[in-house]
Amino acid sequence: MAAHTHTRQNLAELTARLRQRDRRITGPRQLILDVLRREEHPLTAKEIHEQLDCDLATVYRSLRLLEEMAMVKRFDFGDGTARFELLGQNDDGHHHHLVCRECSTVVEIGECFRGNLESRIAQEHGFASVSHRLEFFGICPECQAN
Amino acid sequence: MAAHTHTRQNLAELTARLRQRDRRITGPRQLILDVLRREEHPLTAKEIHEQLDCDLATVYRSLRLLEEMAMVKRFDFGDGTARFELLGQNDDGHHHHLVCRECSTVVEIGECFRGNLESRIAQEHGFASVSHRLEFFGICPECQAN
DNA sequence: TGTCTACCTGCAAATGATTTGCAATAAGGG
DNA sequence: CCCTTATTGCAAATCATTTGCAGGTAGACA
Ligand SMILES: [Mn+2]
Ligand SMILES: [Mn+2]
Ligand SMILES: [Zn+2]
Ligand SMILES: [Zn+2]
Repeated sequence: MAAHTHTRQNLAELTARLRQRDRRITGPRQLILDVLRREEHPLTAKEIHEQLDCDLATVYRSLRLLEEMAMVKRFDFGDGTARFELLGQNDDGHHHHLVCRECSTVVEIGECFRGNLESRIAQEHGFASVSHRLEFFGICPECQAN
Repeated sequence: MAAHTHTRQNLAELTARLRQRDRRITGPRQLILDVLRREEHPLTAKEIHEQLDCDLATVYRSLRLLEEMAMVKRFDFGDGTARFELLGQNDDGHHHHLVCRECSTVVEIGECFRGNLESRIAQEHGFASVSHRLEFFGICPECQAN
C-alpha cells in the first residue's frame, strides 16, 4: 500500500471521527498524523513539534484529542516524557517495547501474555477491566560493544 | 519481629552502606526509612515529606541517595509522580502493582513471570541485562459498587 | 459566496514534580 | 574540641505539560 493511500486512509478516518464529536479537521491535526505515520517508534511531543510549524501547545492539545479518539496511543518509558504512536483502525495498539538504557534505541515487542494474566489478576483481586503497562529495558548490542 | 527491631536493622544497614560511600547518617535519612517502614504501599516524596519536618528538597535528595544505595525502590504508576518503597536487605524489590484507575487503591502483586520472558527477549534482540517494569490498572471492587 | 458561531490556534503565563546553586550548619574522624 | 566535607534549607531554575485569553478559521447554512 503506497504512502498516499495511508494518508488518504488517515484523513478519512480522522474526518469521520472528528465529525462525530463536532471537532474540526485542521492542519496541525492532519500533519501530526502524517509525522507519526512515517515513524515506526513512538515520538515525543517535542519530536513531533520539531517536524511541524505550529505551537507546541497545539501539539499537546492535538495529541490528547487524537488519543481520546483512539487514533494515537500514548506510551510511558518512565523518563517523564510521553511518547506517541499512530494507531491503525480497529487496533488498540497494545504492545510493548525494549528500550536501551544507554542510547534509548527502541525495539518493538509484539507479543504479549495478555489475556490470561490480566483476567487472572482481575479475578484474584476482584478488579474489573484490568489492563497493564509493560516495558523492557536493557543494553542494546551496539552499546554492549562500546 | 518487633518494630524497634526493624528500626535497629534499618539503622544498622543504613550506617553500613553510608560509611562505604563517605556519606553521613543524618536525621532526615533515618526518618525517611522510618516512614517507609510503616507503609505497605509505595509513597510519593510529598507524602513522605508530610510526615517529616525537613525540606522537600532534602526528601528528594535523600530518596535518590537511598535508591542508589538500594535501600528504597522507585516505582512509576504512570501519573508523573514517583513512588518509593522500602527494600529489605538482599531484596531487589522487584514486584508489581494493581492500581485502581478511580481511587488509586494499590494492591501488591507478588508473582512475576520474570526470568524466562526477560531472557528470551534478551536473546531474541541481543540485548544484555534486560529488566522490565510492569504495572496493572483496573477498577477496584469498591469503585465498581459506586 | 458571505455570514455566523463554535471550535482552534498562538502566545504567554501557570502548574506540578523534581533539581540545583549557594550560604549556613552539622557529622564524625583525629 | 576542631576541622574538613557532606548535608540542609531556601529560593530559584528546569522540564514536561496545561491553561487563559484574544484573535483566527472550519464548516454549516443562507
Ligand atoms: Mn511501539
Ligand atoms: Mn509494592
Ligand atoms: Zn544502546
Ligand atoms: Zn478504586
